Amino acid sequence: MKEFLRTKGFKMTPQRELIFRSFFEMEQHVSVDELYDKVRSIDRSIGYSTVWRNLKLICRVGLAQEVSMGDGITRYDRLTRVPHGHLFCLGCKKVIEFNADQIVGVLAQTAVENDFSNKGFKVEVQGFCAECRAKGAVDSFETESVS
Amino acid sequence: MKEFLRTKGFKMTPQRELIFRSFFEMEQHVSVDELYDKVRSIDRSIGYSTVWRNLKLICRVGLAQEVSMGDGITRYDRLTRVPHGHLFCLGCKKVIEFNADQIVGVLAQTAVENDFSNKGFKVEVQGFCAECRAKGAVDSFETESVS
DNA sequence: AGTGAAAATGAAAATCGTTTTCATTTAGAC
DNA sequence: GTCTAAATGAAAACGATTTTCATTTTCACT
Repeated sequence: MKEFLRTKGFKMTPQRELIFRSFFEMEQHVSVDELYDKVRSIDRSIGYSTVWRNLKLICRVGLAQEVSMGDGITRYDRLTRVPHGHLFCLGCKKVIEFNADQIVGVLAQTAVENDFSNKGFKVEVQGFCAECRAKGAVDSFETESVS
Repeated sequence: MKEFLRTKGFKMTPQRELIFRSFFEMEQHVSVDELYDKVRSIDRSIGYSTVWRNLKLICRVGLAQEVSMGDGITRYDRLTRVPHGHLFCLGCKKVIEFNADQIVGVLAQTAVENDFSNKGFKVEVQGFCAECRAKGAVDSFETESVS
């Protein structure tokens, strides 16, 4: 990883190493706060902005992408595994990943047809998971009034 | 529209009528600011929060959805036409819509497989449009340093 | 038409995640 | 070892979104 970053003009530091390692060890779709908490539990001296900047860096070098599901929080989605989409539960905010191989093919074709270079994609389905439907979260959501 | 809202427990007002009408007359993917400016050009007395609240209402009743492409601005995507995805140019921020019938089929199937109710979807491809590639925007983007 | 309860409005302030600033420290190329 | 650019941490700035609150308006029901 140090060498990987070096070729892109970035340096390695103890903080960066911890942040990167923690990010790739954590569950998918962490927020800045979540990663900050995790990193803080290991090294209390690391600043919030350092965590934030390193998440941006991880995206910059192509290892993750920012995703926003609708609550105002930016999450970071690792791109180191198979192409995937997200099922986002409007009730409990849980995210389920699904394989997107088939869709990726369609999108690649679409990009070509529109003379667009394809640098990445996001596919999200919003709905309610089985548990939330069982709890009746659907109804409370739909009849909720505007603030 | 007045009757449609009434059945959902909302009232019609002159401001709301103007905001709704303007929204559906404008181009796709307007921001709060853009709609506010438009509405303001017709009625200077309408407040920002009224515009904001009514955009939320339009989403609430299922006529639009919020989308965020990566710049920090929430845009409102009408759902009154055919299902579509977005090609988002990382250079000029332009959005091109494409038909998503094929993908919708896949997503519906995916939702069923995961015991998920399907309330909506978002499909976005990030890349560079032909013009931005011609201008070399791709390179300047990729070599841009982290702040 | 009149009345009352609930909803809507407008202005201003609050909120809160994100981003920048700046002084200082550190990495790593030479 | 030295030097320069990059990285860090704390704090402040930023800015879009959301809420508050006093007032006005809609509309269901007399």
